[in-house]
Amino acid sequence: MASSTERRLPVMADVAREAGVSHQTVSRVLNDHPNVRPDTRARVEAAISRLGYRRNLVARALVTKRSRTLGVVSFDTTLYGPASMMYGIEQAARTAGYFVSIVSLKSLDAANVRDAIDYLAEQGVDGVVVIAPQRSAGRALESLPQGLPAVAVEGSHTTGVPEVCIDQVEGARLATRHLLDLGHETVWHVSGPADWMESEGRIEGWRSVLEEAGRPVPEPLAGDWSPRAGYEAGKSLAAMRGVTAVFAANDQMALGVLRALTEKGVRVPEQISIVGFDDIPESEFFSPPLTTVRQDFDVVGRHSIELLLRQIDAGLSAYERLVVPPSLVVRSSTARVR
Amino acid sequence: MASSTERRLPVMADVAREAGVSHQTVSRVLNDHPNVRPDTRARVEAAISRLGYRRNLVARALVTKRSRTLGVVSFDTTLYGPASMMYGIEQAARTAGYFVSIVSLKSLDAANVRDAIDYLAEQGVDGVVVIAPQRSAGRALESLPQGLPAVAVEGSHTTGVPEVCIDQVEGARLATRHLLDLGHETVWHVSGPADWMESEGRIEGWRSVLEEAGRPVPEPLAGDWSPRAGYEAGKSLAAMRGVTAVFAANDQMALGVLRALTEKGVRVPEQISIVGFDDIPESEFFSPPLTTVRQDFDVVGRHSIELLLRQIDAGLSAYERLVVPPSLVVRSSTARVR
DNA sequence: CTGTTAGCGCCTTCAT
DNA sequence: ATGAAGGCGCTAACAG
Repeated sequence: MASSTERRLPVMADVAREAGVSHQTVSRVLNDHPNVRPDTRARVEAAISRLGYRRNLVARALVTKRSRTLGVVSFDTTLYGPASMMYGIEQAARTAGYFVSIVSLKSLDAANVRDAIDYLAEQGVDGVVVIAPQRSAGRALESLPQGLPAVAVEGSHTTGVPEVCIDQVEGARLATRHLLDLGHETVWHVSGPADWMESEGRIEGWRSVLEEAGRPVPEPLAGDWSPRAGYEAGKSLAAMRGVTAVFAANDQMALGVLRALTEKGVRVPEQISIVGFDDIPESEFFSPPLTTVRQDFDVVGRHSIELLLRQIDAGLSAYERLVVPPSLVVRSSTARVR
Repeated sequence: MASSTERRLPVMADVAREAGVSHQTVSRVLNDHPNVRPDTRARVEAAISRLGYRRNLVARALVTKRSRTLGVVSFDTTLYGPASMMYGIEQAARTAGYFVSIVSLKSLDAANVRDAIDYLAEQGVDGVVVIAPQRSAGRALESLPQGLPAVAVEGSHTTGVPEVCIDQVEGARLATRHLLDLGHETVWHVSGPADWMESEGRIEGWRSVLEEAGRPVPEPLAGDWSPRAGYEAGKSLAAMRGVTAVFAANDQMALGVLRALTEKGVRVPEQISIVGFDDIPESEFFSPPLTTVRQDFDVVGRHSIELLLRQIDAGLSAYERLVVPPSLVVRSSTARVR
């Protein structure tokens, strides 16, 4: 019900009239242009606050061809990892004066990711960060809209797109070596879902340490990151003989394993040691507190924005790859083998 | 290094030339206008894909005064609750054809929230969802930029802004009544931080059930949502006499309590029963699996978008309040009092 | 230091 | 069914 009394929002010209200057001068004040006399600036500022004027960034973007908005495409941001990255990215972007538009996908197949990126490109984002932990997502990065700066997080380092990732292999090596150092003959692994970069990296790291030490490499138990998958794996593990050490590909699955073992009366760490991955806030308070691999998602977020802004500002995208090292957090779920 | 060979992105006029029509016709095709002959449409579509044309939503927004972008202001989206709401909101918005720009605040004081909203308003969002679980955030809603549609989630229902929230009081009543029904004389409470709507609602619900049943009301132990706070509270609880039932204001604190009790050799639920709040994915696999109150964040997200779009489309903002009922999930951390 | 002029790429209105 | 003209609110380039 648009009534004729409805007042439209003030625009620059209104401020100009109110302050008795040209709209250009208002623009200069707003953009901190040096060449404005202090008293003119004061008059304009007074007019702005008197009118409650707010500038229209859409119009500005149209002419500058810069929206100062970045796009982020991510998988299910309900999970701790993606949520933490998102947070780090948003903080870093805002600090740099950028907005963040997000798209959270339920599935990272190439078509979905491509659509999301196209969608963001139409909206005029200045660049995109794609959290692409699955191979399928990586494929979407091979055909970016022309001229769109992009950064991949946890990408497959095969796309030519600059990327930042956590050293999954090293993380898994830390975990596995820790267990071997405690005297365990070998280490069982509950893996993440196939097709995920993290899953593959963690399997690789785990396997490499065992092989280097000349230890038997058990078949990994396939999980899907969920506590339930860990629980099912834990039940299998409890039924097997000779298991003394388990490396779960994330903390939630480690929790499931822990639960299953507890149910079966297997004591942790006395009978079986467990290491997780992620260091979610809860893991310190599991029973027993979980030894795990800490990933600094914040740093990843900050780095990805850095790489992206460098492309945007320089207008070029030399391939660059930033690897963030993980660290082992030893708590009480691991112990010397008896 | 802008070279002269750099090709600019194709615009509508380029497509028009390529297809041998006016740019207006291209616009009609893009907007599914009915009055376009099928073969003209086909020619235009061919030209679009040949040129790899992508429309410029910024220019469109300038003239339509609609950006088809919604803003969301939230507190630390690393937490399960906010992250889940965000996810629900983004899904619902995208389904409705809207983008989502986010701002995650480290602190919800009124000035921060106001800045965030102003920031989004300048960017031209069509409306904002403010996840405002603290009183301080609510205050920022009292002075919205004129004409900006808004919805509060978990607001303080004192602002006149339409809102959707979960019935915290009822959730706490469910938890407390469950414990009394199991024969417990009274229930201790580990609360959330002061100034949070959720904290207050949960305290109120817990207290009201105890009072209605004529039971003693112990002083709540003040927490801050973190597992560590629960852990500290748990240590206190373990040292007290006569404690048989505890209601923690969220699952993470319940985990901390559980951990402290386990350390002190207090058995759950045999000696002390515990109920949490949130039903995070992990809680089913705590030891013991946690009885808790489930909140459907997805539904909250969807409802908030519904309310917002209704305002945007209708151009009016009648105060409306949607309350989502929580439900009790009984698992193994609660038992009959001995 | 300040004002004027000319678009940015698109949609709306009116004409054909 | 299609085209032409005009303008959304702003900034860039040039005058003065």
